[in-house]
Amino acid sequence: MVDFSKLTLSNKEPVYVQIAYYVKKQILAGFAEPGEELPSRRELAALLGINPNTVQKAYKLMEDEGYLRTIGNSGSIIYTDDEVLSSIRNELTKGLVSDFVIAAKDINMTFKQAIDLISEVWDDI
Amino acid sequence: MVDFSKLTLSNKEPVYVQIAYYVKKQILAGFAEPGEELPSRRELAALLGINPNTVQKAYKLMEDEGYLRTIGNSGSIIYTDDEVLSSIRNELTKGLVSDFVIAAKDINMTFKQAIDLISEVWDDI
Amino acid sequence: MVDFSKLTLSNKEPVYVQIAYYVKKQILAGFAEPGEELPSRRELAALLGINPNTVQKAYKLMEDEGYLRTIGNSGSIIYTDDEVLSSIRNELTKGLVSDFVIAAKDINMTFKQAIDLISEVWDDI
Amino acid sequence: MVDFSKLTLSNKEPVYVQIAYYVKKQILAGFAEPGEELPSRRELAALLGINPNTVQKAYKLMEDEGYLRTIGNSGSIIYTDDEVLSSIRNELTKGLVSDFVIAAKDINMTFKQAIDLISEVWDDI
DNA sequence: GTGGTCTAGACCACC
DNA sequence: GTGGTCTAGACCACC
Repeated sequence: MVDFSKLTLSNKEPVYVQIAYYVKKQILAGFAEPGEELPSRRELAALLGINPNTVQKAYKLMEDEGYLRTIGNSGSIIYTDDEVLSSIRNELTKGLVSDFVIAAKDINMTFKQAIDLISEVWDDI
Repeated sequence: MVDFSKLTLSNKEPVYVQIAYYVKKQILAGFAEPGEELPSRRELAALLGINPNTVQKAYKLMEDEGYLRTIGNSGSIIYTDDEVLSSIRNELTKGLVSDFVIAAKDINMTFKQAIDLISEVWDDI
Repeated sequence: MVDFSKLTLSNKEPVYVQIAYYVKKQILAGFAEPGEELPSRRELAALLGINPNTVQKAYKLMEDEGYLRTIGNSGSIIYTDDEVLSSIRNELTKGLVSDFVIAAKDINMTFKQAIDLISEVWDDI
Repeated sequence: MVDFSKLTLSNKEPVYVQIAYYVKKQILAGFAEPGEELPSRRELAALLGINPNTVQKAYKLMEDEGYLRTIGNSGSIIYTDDEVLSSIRNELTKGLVSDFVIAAKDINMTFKQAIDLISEVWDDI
């Protein structure tokens, strides 16, 4: 089940993008299964302390991106198939990795240093 | 030379920490060489549009961390030796790497996937 | 040039959909050429007597549908290539035709009657 | 039998015109046979949630157009003969067809395209 | 209750 | 000025 109480919003990125991003991560982490229902727009808005319109924008984005389905007035349902899943995984993964590589090069890390350090901490985290 | 005009301050972290962090990155990237002088407190404060006290706090932090020396009234000078350098490198590096590993595991990436992807984009960035 | 002064809004369909629909028709009719700039959100809102947010929603829809491009803060530009054009043409065309056929069958028109009547009035309109 | 519960009124056209139009369509579709009695003015007004005067206006229009007969206090009866039928068919048909042709030309459809598309979807609808 | 649309008005960064 | 985001609050149809 998607636990929105663990989502803390920053002011660096649009809120509706952060919500969609959070749901994507939850899907990849296996916390959101296909068929699962998200809270209603109003409910989530209350929970996050934001405006229902902003939640609506987030839900619309998720529908456009393909992993949320809204039918009539009966709530919104997580949808995933292999294609959607791999597209989400790809997007998040690519983002993470390039952010890391950019920052690593920024401080003159070498490829070997990067790999060694990741290897070093991987199992401890 | 450290170019502070490229530093944009966020409101997520204490400003003086951001300044120190920026200087550290500049040192590692080779843009700040030992012996180089940073702008005066007032000058930098004006440039960044912040209070001179905040800059003072940043300079103090950098002195405490060992890569800035202030002698009398003659301004503040970048100082690095191998020990300082490796300690900075370690700190920044560790942060980057653990942030990456945490996020990667968050979305169920495997070690192999992480390494392969980094390898894939390393030379393109 | 897209002449929005000829667009009259009804209350049967979402306003932002009507705006996008109007622009699509203008493109197909040859009144909106690629590279042409639409008015700013605020300007069009004033012209149509609606809220800028609604115009924003319309422009977003048009971007999503592929025939509008917004780069930075420099206004929004009509974009068309063969693919976009044929996709718009297809959509509008299919809609028109099926609406007509549904209505025609509703009143028990036969295929022959439909064709004969269309042929009869085609050149007079 | 004319099922008025399927009639939803818009605010784009006079309500009494919409009622008459609906009855005409029902006649052409074969749902309203000659001799069939329409509900009383008051009854239909209640059903549609409108003023009985408006229904009266609609019934008057249908009488004037020739397909409704009211004799004394014994209600209103659908009347059709070949002449009436073909006149209704003509009117509705012409409207549909010219609306379609106008819209089709609006988006630069050619006659051939129109015919081909109608032919294509005719049997599927 | 639900999703969805719209307004009025504020604020942001970018130029 | 520009595009874009967000809130507060209203209203709609559908159930």
